[in-house]
Amino acid sequence: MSDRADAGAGHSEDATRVKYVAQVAAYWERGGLTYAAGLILGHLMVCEPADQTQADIAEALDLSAGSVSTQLRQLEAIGMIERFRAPGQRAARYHLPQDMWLKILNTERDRIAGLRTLADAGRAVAPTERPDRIGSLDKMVSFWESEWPETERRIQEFLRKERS
Amino acid sequence: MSDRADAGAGHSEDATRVKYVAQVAAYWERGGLTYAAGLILGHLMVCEPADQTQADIAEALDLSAGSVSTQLRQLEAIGMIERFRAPGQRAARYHLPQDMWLKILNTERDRIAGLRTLADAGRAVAPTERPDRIGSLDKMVSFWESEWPETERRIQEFLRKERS
DNA sequence: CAGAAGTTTCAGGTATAACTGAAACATGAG
DNA sequence: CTCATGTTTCAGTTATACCTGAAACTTCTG
Repeated sequence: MSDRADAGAGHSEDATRVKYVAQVAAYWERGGLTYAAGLILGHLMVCEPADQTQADIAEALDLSAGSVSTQLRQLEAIGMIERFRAPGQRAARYHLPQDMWLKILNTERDRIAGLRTLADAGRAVAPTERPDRIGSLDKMVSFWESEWPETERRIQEFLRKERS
Repeated sequence: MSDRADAGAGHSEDATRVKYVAQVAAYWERGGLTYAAGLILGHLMVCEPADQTQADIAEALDLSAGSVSTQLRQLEAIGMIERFRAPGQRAARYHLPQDMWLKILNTERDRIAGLRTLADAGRAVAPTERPDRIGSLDKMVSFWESEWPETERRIQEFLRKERS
C-alpha cells in the first residue's frame, strides 16, 4: 500500500497539511481572492514536487478542472503563480514565483495611486471652507509617496542580505 | 426652489459630488467593504455639515434605514466612523474620525501578524528538504516585523509636522 | 407617563459570484 | 493525419452576501 509518492514520513502529515492549505486559503480570501484561488496558493506553498500540473492540483484539492484552469489564469495575471511549459512534457507545470512576495509589493503601489486619485478628486468636490477631511487623506498619501520607493529598496536589500 | 441647504455654489456641484462618492465606494469595495459602507464613507468625506444623522445619510445616499444602521455599526467597530451623541439632540451624529487614516495602519499590523502565523505553521508542514518557499515568506514577514514600528513612528511625525 | 423620534433587528427577496460538468478547442505524439 | 492528452470556455446550479421594509425596541421630550 501507499505505492507511490508520499515519500515523506507518515500518514497524518497529510491531515495537517490539508489544514494548513485551508488556513492559507482563508488568509487570501480576506485579501479578496476566491477560496479556490487561496487553496491553490496554499497547496503550492507546501506540495512536493513544487511544480504541479492542473490535474495534480485538481486532484489534491478536489476541485473541478474548470475551476483550476480559471483560477490559475487569474493568479498568473496578477503574478502570483508562474506557468512553465517544459519541452517534452505534455502538461504545463505551475508553481509560485521565487519573488512572489516582492511582486505583491506592487499592489501597494497601486493602493497608493488609488488613494492619490481619491485625494485629488476629493479636493475638487469638498466644501471649500472645510479642507480638513480631504487634507488628512492627502497628507497620508503624500507620506507614502515619499517613503515607499525607499522602503521597497530596503526590502530588496534585506532579502538579498538574508540569503544564507 | 432650492429652499434649504445647498448653501454652496450651483446645481451641478451635486452631480460631481455623487460621482465622487461612488468613486470612493468603489475603492473601498475593492478593500473588502460593502458598496453601501463605501458610499457612507464617501459621503462623510465631503458632506456638509460633516456630522450627519442616520436619516441624513439614508436620504443622501438613498439607502434604507436598516442598511445605514447596520453599516454604521460595522464601520464603527473597525474604527472608520465615530458616533457622537450630542446632549439635547435626539439623533446621534456620525462622522469620520480625525485620525482615521492612522487607525487604518492597525490593519497593517494585523496583516503582518497573519502572515507570521502562516509562516510558522508552514514551517511545520513544508517538505523538510525544501524550506525555500516558506523561507521566503518568513523573510518578508521578518522584514516588516522589524520595520513597521519605526515606519509608524515616522508617519505620526510626518503628520504632526505637516499640520499647517 | 404617553407619545414621538430614532435605532436596531431580522425575515424575505434579489443579485451575484463561484464552482461544476460537459463540450469545444488546442497541442503534441506516433 | 489521427488520436490522446491537456486546457479553456461557458451555460446552469448553488451558495451567499446585501439590501429592504416592517416590526420591535430604546430613548428622549413635553
